[in-house]
Amino acid sequence: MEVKIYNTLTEKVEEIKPIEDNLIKMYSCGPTVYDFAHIGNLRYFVFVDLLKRTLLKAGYKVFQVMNITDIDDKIIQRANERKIDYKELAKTYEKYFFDDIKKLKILMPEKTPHATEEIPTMVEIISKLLKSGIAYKKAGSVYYNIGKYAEYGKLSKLDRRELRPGASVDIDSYEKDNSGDFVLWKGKKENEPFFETDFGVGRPGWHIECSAMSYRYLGEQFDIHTGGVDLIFPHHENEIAQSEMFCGHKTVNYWVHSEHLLVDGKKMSKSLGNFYTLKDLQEKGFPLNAVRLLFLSAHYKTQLNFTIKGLKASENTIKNINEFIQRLYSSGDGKKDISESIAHLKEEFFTHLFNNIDIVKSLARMHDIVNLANKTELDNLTRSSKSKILDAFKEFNEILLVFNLEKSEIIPQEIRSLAEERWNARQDRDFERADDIRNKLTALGYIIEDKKDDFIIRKK
RNA sequence: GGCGGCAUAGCCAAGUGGUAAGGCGGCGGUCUGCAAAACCGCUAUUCACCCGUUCGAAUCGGGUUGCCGCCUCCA
Repeated sequence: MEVKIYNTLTEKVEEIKPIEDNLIKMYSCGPTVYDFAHIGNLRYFVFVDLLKRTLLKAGYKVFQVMNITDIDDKIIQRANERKIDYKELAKTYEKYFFDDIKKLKILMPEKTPHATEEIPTMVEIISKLLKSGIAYKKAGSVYYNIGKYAEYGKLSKLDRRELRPGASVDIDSYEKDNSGDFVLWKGKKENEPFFETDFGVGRPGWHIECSAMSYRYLGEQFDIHTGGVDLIFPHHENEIAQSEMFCGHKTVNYWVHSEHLLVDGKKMSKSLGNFYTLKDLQEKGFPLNAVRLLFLSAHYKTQLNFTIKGLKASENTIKNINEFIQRLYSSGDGKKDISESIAHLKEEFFTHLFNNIDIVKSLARMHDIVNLANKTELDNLTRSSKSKILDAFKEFNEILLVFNLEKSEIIPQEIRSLAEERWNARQDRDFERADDIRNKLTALGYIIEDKKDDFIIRKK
């Protein structure tokens, strides 16, 4: 099955054609581990997971590399503030990061290299760029001369915009030849960790680590590179400049960027009080699968407006689907066969998914299945129709991972007896007693639904 | 200031020239001893606003307003 995706480089939706027949090599920009991930970060990682699972579903093998940036200005600064080693700080937050990833059921990348462990590859790239005159040394640092790379700006379409002079000032800018040049290697400073290399003592610039890791683990050319939209410029632009001048050719076929998340219509910020981590949402009592579904339920190219109300809606959606599945299990068999419609809707779910991850439409088709089944009435459906529905949801859930599709466990005997006692009381029209027992069962976490000649016990 | 994106019901969100998907919530009804669940009906005669193109516009063009992002280390 072919998958189409929007390529930032060409500004078009393109069919993904892997370099190696069935294998997709993907590099995903990972976290800088200096603090807890916020829900904006996590939306991106859920999107990457969705993309990966979609590719897997389409029949590809995926080899994914995700960097862990464990050395950078913020890490060093914070470690110094706390008077701890920067490595310790990075390790702490890396652990929290992977905890969050697991909680949101995000697939682990095949490889998660650390910047501090990839210095030799960075040195190899920087050395070559120095040798070929694309990079230059200045005041202990090494810079990339963007004037040497004719295609600089092709990803972010720099030719279409005008940089605002002095919009922001790089602390090192006075040392550079051109204001657009960026640092490959930062010369050693006081109270900063450093590495010794042929071209000087210091630490890596930000962009070089991704060029190094993708080169080392995915080779000179790979299929997909993902990141948040904010990384298009300068990070990915600079990465292209480094990698392409090092390798001598194009290195990434599809650049994929996900949009940001807003909270209550505004950019998330601590000062606005709309800043959330996963832990914050858990403490508010929201289940993690509701968070995952909410992140999944908007297209990755649009800004997702996160609201508590919306999260509650996602939670309800999950509850409704789960209950639908349980009713499906406990329904009787009938004669209405809707297998064909189910097959059709299931196919559309994936058609939309494979078309630039158009999951919003996929979810609409999923709900169509529920509506169709409910309208036909579950007791009227043939056994095979119902198993088709269940199979469809199992397939959807391989991507979504938010529903509980298992038949809920057997009701304990004491609960069963109580329920039967109530039913008998009800048959005797002793409603007071019946309601009493029902309240008791509710308190125990079970819901009774009366049917014509029977009743259903559901676990809440 | 430059570049780009967005504006659709109470909330979230599809729709990209042919007469407004889907979800959540709400309201009324059927069913029920009462519930629950389900079903039926209602919940945008209209897509921020103003012009224009067209037989026909939420969709295309121009303008206005508002929001968001990027403009050198933020997913």
